[in-house]
Amino acid sequence: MSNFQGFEQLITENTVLALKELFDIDITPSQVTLNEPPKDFDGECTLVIFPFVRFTKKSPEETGQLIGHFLKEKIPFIRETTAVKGFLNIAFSDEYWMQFLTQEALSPDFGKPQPKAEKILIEYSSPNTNKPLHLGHVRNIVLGNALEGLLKEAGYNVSTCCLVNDRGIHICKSMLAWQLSGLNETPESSGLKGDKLVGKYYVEFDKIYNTQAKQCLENWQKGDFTGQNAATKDKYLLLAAKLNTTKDEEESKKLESAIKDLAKENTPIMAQAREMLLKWEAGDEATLSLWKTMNQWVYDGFAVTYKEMGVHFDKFYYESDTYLLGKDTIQKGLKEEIFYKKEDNSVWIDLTAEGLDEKLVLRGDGTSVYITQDIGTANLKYSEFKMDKSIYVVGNEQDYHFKVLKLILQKLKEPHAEGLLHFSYGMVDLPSGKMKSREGTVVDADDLMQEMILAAKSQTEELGKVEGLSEEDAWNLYKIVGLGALKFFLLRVDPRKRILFNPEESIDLHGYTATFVQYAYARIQSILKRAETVEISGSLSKTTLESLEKEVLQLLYKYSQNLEIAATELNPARIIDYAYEIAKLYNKLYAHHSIFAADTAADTQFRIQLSKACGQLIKRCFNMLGLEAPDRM
RNA sequence: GGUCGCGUAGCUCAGGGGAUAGAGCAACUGCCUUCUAAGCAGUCGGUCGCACGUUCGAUUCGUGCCGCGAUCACCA
Repeated sequence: MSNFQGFEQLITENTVLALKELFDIDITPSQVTLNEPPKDFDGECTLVIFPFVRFTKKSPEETGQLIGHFLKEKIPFIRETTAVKGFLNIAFSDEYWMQFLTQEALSPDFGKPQPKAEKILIEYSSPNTNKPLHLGHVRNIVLGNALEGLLKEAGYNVSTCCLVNDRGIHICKSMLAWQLSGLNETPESSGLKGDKLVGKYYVEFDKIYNTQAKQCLENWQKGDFTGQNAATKDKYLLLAAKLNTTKDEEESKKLESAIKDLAKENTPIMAQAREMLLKWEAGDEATLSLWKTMNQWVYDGFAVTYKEMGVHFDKFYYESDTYLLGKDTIQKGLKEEIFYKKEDNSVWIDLTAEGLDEKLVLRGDGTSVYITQDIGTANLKYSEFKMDKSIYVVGNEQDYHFKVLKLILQKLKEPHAEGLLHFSYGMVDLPSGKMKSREGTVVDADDLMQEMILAAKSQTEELGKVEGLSEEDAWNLYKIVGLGALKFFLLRVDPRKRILFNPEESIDLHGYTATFVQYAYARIQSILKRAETVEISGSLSKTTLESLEKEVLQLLYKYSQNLEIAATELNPARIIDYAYEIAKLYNKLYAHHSIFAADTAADTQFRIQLSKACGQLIKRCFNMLGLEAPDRM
């Protein structure tokens, strides 16, 4: 085992000691502030002296000098300390960094934290089965998968699940349109991927729906309300009257869309879809059978996409199994007077004290709403996984919902309530604005991945990098590069922030991209390969480091710290950025210092080992986030 | 209107009570007879939305304002 000690710890401990011995002042380690030194100082760390000055009753400079002197005495590895204003810059010796390389960075266990007892369940992807996955899901999946890897790397016990919304009016729409078409299309007969086929009929439904709604509206405008009930008629007349009198532009827009929605709700095809949902709920055999068949098409399609993305779920939950859950919990909550009943028998919770609203938790007819099943599913998950933390990877449009869910579970005193965590990520926008399925601006997940792979292919070919690669290896490389670019693009920003997806920029393989990092990795592998064939004399005997070499070691040193931060912040972008930093610095080193034509054998040997350490870390960072690093490119 | 989030270089984004605020893209310059130029080196580019407050020190924290977005469904 290595007895290497981190410099922060060395400085912190000894600073506490210094204040005690020099000034007889008691401080805690947490009162010691360490900063990055300024760029023009060749050292690792800056101790901020200002906070101590009021105790020491000496000038910042003098205090710094005294502490600096003390530290240098106590820590043999310190080469130099310089007090500037209220800052004490500290530089460690090359020997210290050589020790770091040999004892730490090169070890396969470097930066591997102790396994943690905490068990974490991550739910992500969570698709509907009425249409294919799109860019929004891709961000969700890439994030969920990266989070999984990140937390595992940080030592947690992580499981994953996917909650599939496989029932409801959406699915009935696809089913109905399929039925109405009378074509009996299957994935086999149409040659379409299952989810694409079902999605096609969802769009088909929407078309009919819109045509009928238009017709309906025209009839209403003519005063023809045949087939409509009185309530609808009254509602329409009221809205139309309001529209006629309002002068506010925004108001009239709202009214117009309300009228449109009303018409849509009252189309014959919508009535049919609702009827189908009722049949499904009643367990009608023909309906169930069609539902099963079409859902299976979708699952087969999703499986292909998940596989391409390299993700796996430990458990699938289906809403058809869970949508009735939670009702008993509502009853329990009623008894405990956490919920209350209104005259129409509907059940509510009052969250106004918490700054929220009154929320419905069960309809008057006893049927569930969204939150009812979520309560039930949360309980189910806990009974199966007994997790300490339950992470939901769900878009920030549902912030409110998850606030409510957590609050309710807390009020119900569910043991898993405190551990519920909504990993709220930002929406994906296109340069053209929001993705809207109706306007055909949805970016399909499979198409997107294919495009990225093809972009990688043409780039690679253009650069003449395929020479000597088998067809299979070449395609494998395109995939690594193309999907890497996509994932990197989605992971490089703070997950909480909304993201602007510019297709051209995401396909770019220069600069702050996965390709850049992968290229550095491939270079390293090429170096290591050559190193095997070259006779290298001498051991790791280098004693004086070039400043770039030291910088690289200092950067590698930060791995554990970055991993820790990334894991607590649940921020894969931290790791992305770190991997990029390593690649960038390595490329610089590579350009400035020759490895095999170095001045001395010790230099060569050292740089090979340094390269190796960089490669190991790059690969580890990438792999934990679901990206790959190719051996050559 | 209430709640929440965001506002940093022309664009996309990092950062964060501490010294001269960083990357990438775009634009412009150099560098392949030497380990992969998918690279390296450089130039240009900033009132950190505005105002006030907290303090040794604010771009960072607080309050207010302005702008953008999300949400406030007996949808999921």
